[in-house]
Amino acid sequence: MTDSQPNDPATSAGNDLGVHQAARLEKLKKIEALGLDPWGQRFDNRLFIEQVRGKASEVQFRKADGSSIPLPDFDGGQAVDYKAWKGEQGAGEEIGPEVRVAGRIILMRTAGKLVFLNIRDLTGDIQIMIPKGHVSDADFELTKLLDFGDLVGVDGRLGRTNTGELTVFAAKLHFMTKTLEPPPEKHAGLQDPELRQRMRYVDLTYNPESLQTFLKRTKIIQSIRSTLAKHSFVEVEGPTLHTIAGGAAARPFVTHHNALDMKLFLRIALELHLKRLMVGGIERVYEMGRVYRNEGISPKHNPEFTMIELYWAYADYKVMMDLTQQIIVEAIEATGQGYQLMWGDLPIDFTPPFQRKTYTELFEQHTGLKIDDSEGIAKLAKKIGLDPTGKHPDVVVSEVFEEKVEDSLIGPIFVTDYPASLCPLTKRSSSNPNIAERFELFIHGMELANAYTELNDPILQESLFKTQLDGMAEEDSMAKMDTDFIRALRYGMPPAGGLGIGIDRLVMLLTNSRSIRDVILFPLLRHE
RNA sequence: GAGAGCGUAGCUCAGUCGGUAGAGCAAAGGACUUUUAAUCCUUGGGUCGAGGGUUCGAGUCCCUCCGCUCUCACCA
Repeated sequence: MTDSQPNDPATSAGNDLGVHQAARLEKLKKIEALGLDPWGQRFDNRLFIEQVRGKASEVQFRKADGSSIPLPDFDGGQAVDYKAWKGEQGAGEEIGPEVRVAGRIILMRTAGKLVFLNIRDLTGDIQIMIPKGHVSDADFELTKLLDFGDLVGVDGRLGRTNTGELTVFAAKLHFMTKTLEPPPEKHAGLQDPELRQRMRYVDLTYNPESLQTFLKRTKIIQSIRSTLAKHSFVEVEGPTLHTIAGGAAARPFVTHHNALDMKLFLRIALELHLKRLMVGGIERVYEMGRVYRNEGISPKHNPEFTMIELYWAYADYKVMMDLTQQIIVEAIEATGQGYQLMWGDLPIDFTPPFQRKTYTELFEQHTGLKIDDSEGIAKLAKKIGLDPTGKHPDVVVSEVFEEKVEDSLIGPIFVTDYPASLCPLTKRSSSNPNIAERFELFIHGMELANAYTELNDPILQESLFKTQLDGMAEEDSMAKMDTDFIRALRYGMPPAGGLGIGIDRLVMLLTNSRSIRDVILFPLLRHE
């Protein structure tokens, strides 16, 4: 491997990948032989390709009399005959700014003693033309050692080729990084969903829509933070290792601290620590972060996912509703999209205000039954394949609601005012004790946000905790009574509205991604 | 966890009724000074996911296992 064999690497390699790798290693050695560093160096003052494209108007035609005229609009997408246009202008030459760019070679063509590269950076693609004679002989030698995927830097003049394509006419090449693996197919990119997730680095480079999705995700998250900053929210970081996995009904991941010989759980929710901070006087508090639930995997579920929870002192669930709408609307604006989005083939209209309907209203509208008609509801439950026997009538209502109503909610729609018995940990409406001050936001059957007027009565909270734990089977009851949380409430948590939003699902909706795995950079996969 | 589907060259994909493994891109060699997925000529590249079985003969049929995708369940 170290001494260079006289025979062709193609014949000495055992398989095709070996051939690709051997060819690239061979070129790497030749680059070193030219006295160049195949792994590149610091490269100051380069422009992003987007910035270079912004200089397109500086490319002009200077006539013989010294006056400069702008070029016709070449960027309509169609190739044009720039050569003919130049011919009509008479004597003169094209002028353009000197630029420095760097990026990955995604396309490469040679036409005799001309080499065309298309390079890509974070912001876009641009064509590079390298004519023999315009660069040093060593640089032109180097073009023969370039492979798809290599990183190069270029100094050159911005101009246009005969077809009007904006192009950097290279004066100097700077080799940046050799790639030792071949890129995916150059038209189709990387298609295999498993490979796209496992090798996200390849996916991001060669599937621009994948990169755009993740860049949008970042913009959405930045937008949420900025919306909350407008309302004077304080962002905090709670612990991810919990001694008691509380705040939601989900199975936690279990881990262990060696030095303390202590069983620990990865957090399943952010709620209980944020509420402690409310007691501590951080009146508007939120955390956006990862939670871990030891549950199944589906297009809507990943074992670790990102959620935001926030608590607003002296507010209630109605304030949360306004805030939820503002967060989503501003996030859409931040992605540069209009309010009319597509979700697969289905449209979603995010034009505010979002619909608001009560749970009871929706239930009666979709089932044609009164919500207190237990017998009728039990009959309907049986008809749609549910088993209502022995269940509390409110539980049957909830199951029927999930079956008959939720999936048909196109939304965005706020479902408000849940039956109190379904949400024991929520504050009751002061005007009607059978109603819990809660809403959920649904979009195309997907639950996107969940909010409450929070219960801050420690005595009631404790007794409800106990009731809830009593009702749980042993293996489901991973959680224990969080006595410290109750103690915190006893020190006084202000009345407050609380809100949780599934960030991954929001990103799915705003990027038209049908799977959560398309909006999580590195979703959980089995061992390769 | 249950059911269905898929796995063929580095990548994207064909592969008929069970009869010697195919294409495009990529790679190697060559031609070309304005190409746009450049084009043209030549060449090499396969443990058909793994293992077992049926058969004269298996990419193809059967079984087991591994991985992925979809649907359902748990869940957000």
